[in-house]
Amino acid sequence: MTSVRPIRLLLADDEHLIRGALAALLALEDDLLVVAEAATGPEALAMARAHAPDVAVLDLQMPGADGVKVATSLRAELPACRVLIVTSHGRPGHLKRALGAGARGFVPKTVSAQRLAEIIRTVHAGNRYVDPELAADAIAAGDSPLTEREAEVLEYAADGAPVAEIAERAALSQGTVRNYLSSAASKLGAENRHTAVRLARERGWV
Amino acid sequence: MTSVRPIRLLLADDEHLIRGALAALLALEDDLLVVAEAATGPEALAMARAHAPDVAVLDLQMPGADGVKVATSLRAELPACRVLIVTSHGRPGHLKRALGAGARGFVPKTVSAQRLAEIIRTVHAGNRYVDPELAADAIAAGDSPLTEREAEVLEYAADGAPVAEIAERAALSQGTVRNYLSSAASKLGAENRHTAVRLARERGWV
DNA sequence: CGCTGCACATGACAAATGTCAGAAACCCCG
DNA sequence: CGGGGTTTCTGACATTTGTCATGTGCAGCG
Repeated sequence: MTSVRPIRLLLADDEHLIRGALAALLALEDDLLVVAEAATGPEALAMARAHAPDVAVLDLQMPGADGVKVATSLRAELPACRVLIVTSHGRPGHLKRALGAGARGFVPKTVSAQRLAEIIRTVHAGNRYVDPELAADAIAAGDSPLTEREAEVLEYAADGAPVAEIAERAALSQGTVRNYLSSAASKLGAENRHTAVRLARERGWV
Repeated sequence: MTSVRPIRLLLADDEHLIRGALAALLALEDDLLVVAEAATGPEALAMARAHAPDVAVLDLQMPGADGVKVATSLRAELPACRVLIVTSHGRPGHLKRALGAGARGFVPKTVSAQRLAEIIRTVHAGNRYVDPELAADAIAAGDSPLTEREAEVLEYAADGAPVAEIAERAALSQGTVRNYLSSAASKLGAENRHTAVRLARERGWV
């Protein structure tokens, strides 16, 4: 008997083209078997419950719930399922959040399919794998200097909402909100809250 | 002789994983031949010059120069080369710009590889193809209601710069700048200039 | 020509935002 | 326990931003 039980995979990515192509390429590897595909966060969760894959390969950006949220849920529901996050444009902070959510691997889409297959095996074996370049970025960017409240308020401010609305949603006084925004902006070296939001986004801190 | 001259393709996408997977899938089609790949805009241009492909499949978002810019250059240098733009998240305005730049096709990455192959053939035959859903979005979004100056000022405001800086860069008084921002915001139905910038971005008007 | 509509431009005023000094609550460590 | 530091929170003040009334010039039209 040369046949070994293959590694069962769940593939989640909102771009059908990529997902399909990926499935085809990974299928070329003898020891990998794609058992389920999903296009959204909730769908990925449902598929995972139904098929209990060995490894879930999740895109970071998906409609419904992003890869990190899915990873968190999977951690609770299917502890045996290893999570590997794949992303187009890696923001340093996302890496940290992903690892915090129990992801075992984090790679950019710039790797080759061959390499991805190897990484899937690595993760399945119980080891971790983080793309070296992303790791370097994450270390360079460091930890978020923002306090919990600062981050919360920045999040509310993200879509350009006026302070009054932020204050209401965060149950704070307007003055306090302005204060948090101000200190967040100065910590990030931004002139105003809007550039602060942009910077925090880039570093993955919101 | 059953062999027909295949359609020669150039594939340009900054994500190696996707590009490689795509190349593999398209290679399965008898009549398609990937003759060159590129990861950046300039690289795509160089490759096109070197290999003179029949169809160039370009990602919209690439480092260096985006798909539309590449399309413009190709139009001038290699008029025989049909351009097909592929994008992850289609903004209505981009479609218009792409067609204006001479692109013959515009599709989201949510199509299947099979479908993409058909579309490549369609485009190669000299016809145009635009994804119906994106077309509907573009029609719904309509033309930009912004005047030249309004768009210019919004562009400067895009990265959160204060009005004073925008005024200097646009060689206008601060009052005038605020005026344009204000009218642009009201045209877009936004509360303030920052959400206006976001909306204009989403519709591809900046 | 005179009128209308529109893009472009400005400054004055009102509203929203950013900055500051400081107070209460909390945590950590000696 | 007590003191040093940090987070959370507030109001007062200065600055920035948004709104409005208004003016100019230009293109199309009766």
